[in-house]
Amino acid sequence: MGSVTRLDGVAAREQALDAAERLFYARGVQSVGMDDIRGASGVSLKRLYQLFPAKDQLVEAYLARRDLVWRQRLGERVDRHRDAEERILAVFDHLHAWFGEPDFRGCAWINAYGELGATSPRVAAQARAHKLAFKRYLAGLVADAKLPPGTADQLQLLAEGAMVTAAILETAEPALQAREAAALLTRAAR
Amino acid sequence: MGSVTRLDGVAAREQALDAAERLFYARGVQSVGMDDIRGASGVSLKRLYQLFPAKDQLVEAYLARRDLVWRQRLGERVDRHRDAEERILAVFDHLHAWFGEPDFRGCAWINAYGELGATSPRVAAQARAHKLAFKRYLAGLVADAKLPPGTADQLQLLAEGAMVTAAILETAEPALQAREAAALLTRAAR
DNA sequence: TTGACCCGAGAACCATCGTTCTCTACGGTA
DNA sequence: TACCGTAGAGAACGATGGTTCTCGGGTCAA
Repeated sequence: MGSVTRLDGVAAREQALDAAERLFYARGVQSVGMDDIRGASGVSLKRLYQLFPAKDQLVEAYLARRDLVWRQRLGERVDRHRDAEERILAVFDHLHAWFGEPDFRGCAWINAYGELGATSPRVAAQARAHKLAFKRYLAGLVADAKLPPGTADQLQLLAEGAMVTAAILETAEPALQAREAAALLTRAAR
Repeated sequence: MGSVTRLDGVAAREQALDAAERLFYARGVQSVGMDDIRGASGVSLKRLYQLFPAKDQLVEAYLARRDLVWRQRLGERVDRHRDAEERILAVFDHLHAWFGEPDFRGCAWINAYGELGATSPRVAAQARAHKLAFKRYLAGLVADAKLPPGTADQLQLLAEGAMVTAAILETAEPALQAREAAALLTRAAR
């Protein structure tokens, strides 16, 4: 029946996105071919192109799904704390844990923007949307802590800077430096 | 009796690098072909491959030369000031001016790293070298201002964060936010 | 002048890759 | 059983791009 096919379609879509995320994040978008995705996911090329009419759209879907997961994980880490100030610092603890993961290769959206931002409006839009969502989330934490709104922007700069520096220098330390700076900034703004 | 079209090796190299810088920075490395470089520079393919045996090495040379120019420009801006504190803030004024340039497309090394860091050791090494040189420069400014050494790392995070945020959100504002944060941090660390 | 040499223009070569097509097999259905 | 729609494997196609080669013309030393 239609329901069976549809379930298969959903499962195939998830498998395809799993493989896309693993490969795109590890090697970059342009050095991964659709055939690599097929090999890693077990989803046939025909099915892949039914689900995502062009590679562009697979990339878009990869970034969109990763955005949801990334922000959810961040939220879970922050929600372990009740104190508004601690919740802000937990963002940087989360970064530190992330940077230490063995397959950490920087921020997927910064990387994708560097690779395709100039040529793919879809990718540029995903990067913008993700960073704006992150900014909104920080703004909420900052408002809860009754700090001036501009502090959220400053915290975001620290976080973004930590991501790129950790990736390029291959060390998790920037998360700790950013956390220290965030503590000073929130204290200074109070 | 040099005809206009014939160039010595040094001039050809400069022209090739000029074109490479313009195109690679604007469109990304992988979407620019060697033939594009030839068309934009007027340097024949044969000559290009004599000067740079592979595209990889042209990319490396592009990043290496840009590193020198970028840091020299930054230094010139900073050297307009004598007060140690002002010299630190001038870094962020420089970023603001840079972000406002019409062809600004983010940090060339962050972009190149996102695009090729996973597959090209040469590019990864260039990005690392550039960021370490920037870090050393900031450390010098911080030492001159008699601030604790860790402040330099924090300032770098602000600067890197401003670069990626300005690129993705297409606004120069992050430079001002970073400057404000830098002022607070240096004051707090004193 | 001549002939060895070098250069640029562009074709050629070869691999890769996004995308589509063909062909065969199979599962459900009357 | 006979039919039909669909799926998957993989070939095919067309474009692109890195790299090399050919060719014709100009340059320079002797």
